[in-house]
Amino acid sequence: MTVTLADVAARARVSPATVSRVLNGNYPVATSTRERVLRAVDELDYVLNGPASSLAAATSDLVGILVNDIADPFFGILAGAAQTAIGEGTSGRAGGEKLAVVCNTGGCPERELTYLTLLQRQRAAAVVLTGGAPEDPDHLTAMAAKLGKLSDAGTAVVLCGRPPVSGGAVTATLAFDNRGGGRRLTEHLVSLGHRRIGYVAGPTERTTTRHRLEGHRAALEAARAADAASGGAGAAGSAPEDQERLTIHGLYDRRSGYDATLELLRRDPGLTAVVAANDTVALGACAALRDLGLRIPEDVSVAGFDDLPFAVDAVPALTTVRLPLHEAGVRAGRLAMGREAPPPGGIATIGAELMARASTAPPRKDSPRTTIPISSGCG
Amino acid sequence: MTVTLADVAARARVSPATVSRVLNGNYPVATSTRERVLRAVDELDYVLNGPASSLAAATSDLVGILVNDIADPFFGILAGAAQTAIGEGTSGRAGGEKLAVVCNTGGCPERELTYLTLLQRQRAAAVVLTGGAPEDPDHLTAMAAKLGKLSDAGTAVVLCGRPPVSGGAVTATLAFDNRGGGRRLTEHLVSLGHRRIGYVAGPTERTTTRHRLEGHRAALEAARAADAASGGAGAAGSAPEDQERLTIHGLYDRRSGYDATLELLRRDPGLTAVVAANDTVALGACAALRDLGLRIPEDVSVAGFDDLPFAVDAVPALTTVRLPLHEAGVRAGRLAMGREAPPPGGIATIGAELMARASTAPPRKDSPRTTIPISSGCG
DNA sequence: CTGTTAGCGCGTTCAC
DNA sequence: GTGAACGCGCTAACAG
Repeated sequence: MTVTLADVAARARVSPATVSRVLNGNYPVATSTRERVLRAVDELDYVLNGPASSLAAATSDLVGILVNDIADPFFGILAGAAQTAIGEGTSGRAGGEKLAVVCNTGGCPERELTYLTLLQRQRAAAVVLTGGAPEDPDHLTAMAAKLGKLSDAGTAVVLCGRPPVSGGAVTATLAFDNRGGGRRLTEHLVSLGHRRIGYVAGPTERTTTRHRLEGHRAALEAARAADAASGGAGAAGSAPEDQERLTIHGLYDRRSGYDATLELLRRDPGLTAVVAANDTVALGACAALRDLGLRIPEDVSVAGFDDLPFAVDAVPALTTVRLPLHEAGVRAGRLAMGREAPPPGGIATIGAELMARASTAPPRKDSPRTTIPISSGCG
Repeated sequence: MTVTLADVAARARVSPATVSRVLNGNYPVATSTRERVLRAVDELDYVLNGPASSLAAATSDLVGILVNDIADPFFGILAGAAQTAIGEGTSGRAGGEKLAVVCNTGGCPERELTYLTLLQRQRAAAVVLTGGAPEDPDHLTAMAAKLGKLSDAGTAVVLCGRPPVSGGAVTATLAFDNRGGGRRLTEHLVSLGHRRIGYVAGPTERTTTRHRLEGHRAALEAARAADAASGGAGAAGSAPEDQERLTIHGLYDRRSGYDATLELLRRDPGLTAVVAANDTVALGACAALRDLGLRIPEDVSVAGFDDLPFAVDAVPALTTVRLPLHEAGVRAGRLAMGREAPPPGGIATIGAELMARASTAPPRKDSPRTTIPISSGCG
């Protein structure tokens, strides 16, 4: 029923080994022989048996790319770039082709491990982990162990947009400078004159969330110190207690931005700016402000993170922090394929660039609001 | 070095066959024996060898989900839903777990076939093809043949958001009513009084593009007929020649919407509405109009398609056509796993619902513009 | 450059 | 309910 390598060999009047060599192209074969074999392959419409060849070779051409949320363009761009970089190795017919494949963990630690096990089971050639990692200690050790085993089994492990793992059994790590980006973003707001700034953070126990928030707080802290030194006016709102009160955690989605912004303004109607964990959340924040009848940036400034394609199309255009997602994805793919040398120390930090746009401006000069308008409702 | 089934068997003092039976859970095994085996598995930290088991069983637990553009939330939502539905079969430890995996074709026919071959090679349990299909005749036959072979090899083939394939060797087809949705959308504009409507279409030779455009044209044609019957005023702009002139093809991205809108207004400064191939393109169209100093919807109405999450956050909120992406993805996943009966005839059409929002309104009553404002520049 | 020979690790008959 | 043997289809040494 199903055509095997032996059938092709018989038709081409060569040995199975020769057919294998032609198909894998990793061994010298006479041109005439190769042509004969390829013709037989076409005539018989032969398709290599992946499992059999993986079994014999003790490695497969599967490459897994793990993402936290496949519906989020942040991961789509990263994964697409990596997948392209991985696929573009050898041209022509499907030989030497890697099967680059993306797995959606939903940010769930268990699913992350499950996928890794599944990939390990398939003897994957490489694994690329993207985006922020859960910070639960147990999960961290479990991950370090799992990555170590993958490494031992010959699977290349690349981290992209994810902080280094302690174990270190990793081929390469491409970390985003989330802390620096977060800091520069809030410094920008501070320099515009903002002091009462609300922060809509991502899920707790996620590295990305923590790092961006830390950058934000560092900038506020610096501003407070500077304000105090220079006479103290306007320092209200950046005291540590306030920072805690003006931070709300939620998912990385628009809903979270919407709800949290409403709540932030309830807690402090005098807020002059809202910083969101990412652009999608920022969009939700904008929607909430509009529904409250507040103008952006005249009444409240808004900023995001990532600089996804839609950020520039927001109205007003969103101030955010640009992460070179495409470039990072490509590099991760090449690293996974061993087509690029790992950075010194195995770790590279990728810069985050402030994109100041129209959604941020100096705060209103007049006295701060003490009440907020009636909501006009929205979901 | 690597732990095998035999090692586990030895440790548990049973035969390899018994271990296999425990792991696959498809055969009666005494409880005490099972526990002993499972303990040995844990102690040895054994991971099944996927290729070996696929080879022996002549089937694998890999399920491929093909998407045209992984960076587009349209596909992200679809794929995420399908992946979840596929994964949630069996709980607990990774046994019976399917490895649902998404492959990014970039809408490129060759890569589509390559991925299918790669999946065929892996003896994938199922394949889900999502979104519009290329319409090149050669590719169509090649696809039909390839899907036929996959089917023959026992791979379930499910189409989701993609029109039925002629060959018919497909487990189930979930088609979106793109034509109906497109028609209702333009009917909405017509009923508001629009007659000079620009259309920013997707890539040519793509089913989705064609169907949405056909719906649009059908609505315009109907309007023209009605106008003619009722006295004829205002029918300008919907004559077939004009329709051709007022249609511009491009990619499904914001850039395309931006550029095409500029060009459309150059061709007909009196345009009162722009319909975009999807929401992302519509966002680009909005940006172009804003940069031209035109107001939405007062000067020009804009509409999209898909109702992606950001559509409601656009300013003004985008009129669009809602496709139940999540539901469709879940259903596709269940169909692929044989966990749901295929619809009668194997084909189900999924409805598309008009979402009339603030980006569309009646056209201005005063005389049509004949020139357009100076562009303020943008990218 | 090409053929021959052994397994790769597991699922699946069969017997018991 | 359990064990023994065989073979899935291919690649990787070796020879030649």
